[in-house]
Amino acid sequence: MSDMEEKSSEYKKGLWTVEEDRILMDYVRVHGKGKWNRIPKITGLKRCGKSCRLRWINYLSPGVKRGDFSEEENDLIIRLHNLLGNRWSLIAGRVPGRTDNQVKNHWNTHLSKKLGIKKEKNKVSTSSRITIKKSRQDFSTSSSPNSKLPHSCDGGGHVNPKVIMTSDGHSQNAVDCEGAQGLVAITDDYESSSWFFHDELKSHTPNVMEFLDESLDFVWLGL
DNA sequence: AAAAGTGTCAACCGCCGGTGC
DNA sequence: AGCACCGGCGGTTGACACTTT
Repeated sequence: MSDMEEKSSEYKKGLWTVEEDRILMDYVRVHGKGKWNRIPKITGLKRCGKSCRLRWINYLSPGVKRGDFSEEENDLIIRLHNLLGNRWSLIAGRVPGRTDNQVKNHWNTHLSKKLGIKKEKNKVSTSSRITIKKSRQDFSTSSSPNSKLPHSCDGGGHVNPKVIMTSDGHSQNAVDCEGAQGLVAITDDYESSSWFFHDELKSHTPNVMEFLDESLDFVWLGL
């Protein structure tokens, strides 16, 4: 047997038992969350660290809400999905008590059917995930307080930083640098963008704007 | 009653980025 | 710079429950 095979066969797969849950909960109670790969060594649990982490996050964590989704939750998920695409962790972060896995499953099995949406490949692709991370990292590398602003607005422009823009080079035109108003595009595609003033959007979709206000400085849509 | 079909959702998989050495 | 390790993400799978025939 190869090392790889030996390694993979040392862990159990499939549904968790009550006893396994108890061991994992005891571990978290004593050691806290994190260092998931230590769990099999310390507790003797025949589960890999990844599996332990997932089990805790999706099921055992005390913050996880069980049961049916309410109409309010459905409404919020639908609107956030319209805005963000399949970014389940971001969406779940705005639905208290629900995990990304729950939201994803609920969307795929209930909401997409309810809305008559055919399952399709992720429109907001992995590359856009990277774009967000890169752009935020790029902005934060500077020590300047304005370092999070686009280049054209750097250096004294009064820009509302809560702005969504495409990342294709047109984005710098999307912000009124002199006024305090930000422009917000709800789209993957600059050419067919729907542009709104920040306040205009806020009056229509308060939950979405609450999400933007609290969670992100810039969201770069567009590919 | 039982086989076949369908729905649900917990769990797995592969990939990626961050971090430390 | 390159590597290993870890945590996190979204897509997918498969076991189980439920419904239909």
